[in-house]
Amino acid sequence: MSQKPSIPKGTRDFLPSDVAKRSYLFSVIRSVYEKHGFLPIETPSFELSSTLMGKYGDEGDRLIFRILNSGDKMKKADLQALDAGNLPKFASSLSEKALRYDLTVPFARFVAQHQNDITFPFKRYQIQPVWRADRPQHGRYQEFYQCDGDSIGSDSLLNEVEFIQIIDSVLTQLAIPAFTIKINNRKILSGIAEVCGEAHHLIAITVALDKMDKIGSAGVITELESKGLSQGAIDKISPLFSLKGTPEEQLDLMEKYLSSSVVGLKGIDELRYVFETITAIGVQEAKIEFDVTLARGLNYYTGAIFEVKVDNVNMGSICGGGRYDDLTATFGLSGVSGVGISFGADRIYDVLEELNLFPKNVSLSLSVLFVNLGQKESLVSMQLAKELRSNGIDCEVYPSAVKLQKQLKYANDRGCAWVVIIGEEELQNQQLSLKNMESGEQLKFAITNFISEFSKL
RNA sequence: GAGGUUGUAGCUCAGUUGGUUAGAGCGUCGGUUUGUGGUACCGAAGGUCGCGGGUUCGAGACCCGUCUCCCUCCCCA
Repeated sequence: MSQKPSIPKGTRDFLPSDVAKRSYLFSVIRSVYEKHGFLPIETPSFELSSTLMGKYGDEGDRLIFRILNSGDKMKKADLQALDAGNLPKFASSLSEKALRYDLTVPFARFVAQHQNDITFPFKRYQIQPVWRADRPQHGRYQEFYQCDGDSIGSDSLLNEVEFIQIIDSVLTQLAIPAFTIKINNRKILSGIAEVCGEAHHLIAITVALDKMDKIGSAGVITELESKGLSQGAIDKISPLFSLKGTPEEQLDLMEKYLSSSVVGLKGIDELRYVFETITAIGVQEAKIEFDVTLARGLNYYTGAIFEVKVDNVNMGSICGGGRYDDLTATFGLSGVSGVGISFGADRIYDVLEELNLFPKNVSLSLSVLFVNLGQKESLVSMQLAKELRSNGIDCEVYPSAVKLQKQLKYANDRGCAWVVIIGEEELQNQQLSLKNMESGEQLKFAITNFISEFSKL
């Protein structure tokens, strides 16, 4: 025996039944995007390292899969940097390409590069795999699909509202029983940092606040202390831990809290508009919350931020996103604001599986199998199969004339509804036997009118 | 990147204080008189016990290393 076959950690094979369920999931997401007028694009699996590096913060950079240079390009290795102990520089000299880490940054590159070929506001969706050198865990893979939708070139808050609608539609259609869309605004977080006189600690504050539901208020305070925030600043922040009431009430409270911060108040205004608008339009199943402790790590967000969680299921967020004001600037196109979301297809899949929400009919089955009992017989089968297919019925002819028993077992395993038997006897009478695999009943038809008779069944 | 945990047939797992040819169920394949599946009965194939080293007369069991699985943190979909 050879070595036991295996695949890299954090990756998976998909069996036919898995693929059927995955395509169902993708088709729901795709159809919702298309209903909202989004256009599909695709970008390469790998990008130039320079496109990706530095866009996701230090943590993100660490998780980017880098592609080793091949052939002569290996000679570009910076051995001096190696000798000097400068491993990052040495690594960069060895690798000029990297697997994409998400779909947003490649999209920003795409927009800047094709700015003359697209009409703004440009709304695109993109369903492709991304790769992260993360440690695999529950709901966490090294290769997984994101289903992004972004609207770029419009700073209207109606875009934010539309994304809430899209999330609501997708998850409602997938029959997820209870889910919550959490919303916050980066400007509010900036305002908080300003109000407590710790504007330079913005990142530390947001990261700490983000852990609220995990480590509790005491944990957040400890974290803030360890980041060197003054006691006065911490006292100023702690009232935020216990914000209560409807989103509107919370926003009112926050408005007072942020009264001295221009940015903060702008954030409040934006969110208030989004909440009012979506309330006026109405949603299907989504619960929408304002959550000041929602931060999100990605450095490029500047306005609204979203995160979606399924209630009562142990799974990280299944969708996230937000507004980024100038992401395309690093690619030479400035003054263009965008907002987008990303569904984590694999996490949603796991949730649907856990809650048993996949529709029964997504499994792949075969309508008709023609049993093969010899050369002359199978020729007739092939002709009939061709006709059936042109009538929109899926069918196949068993490739070899093995024992009937085995062929029926095959039909059974394939979930076949009907089996057509044409043997010597049938051929002589110009007939065929049609077996119903569920009831076991068998009918006889003349070969010549089988097609028309079958479509009546 | 830090910590914990797991690793025996394709899958799910047994394997007693280290002791002969490592077991079961499911699945797979074959058969139960040659053209009738899903049930039943009979039978077979399939494992250098994750990999490498060590302790021992003897290791699937003990020790070290390594990889992997799953989990927590970090971060995130």
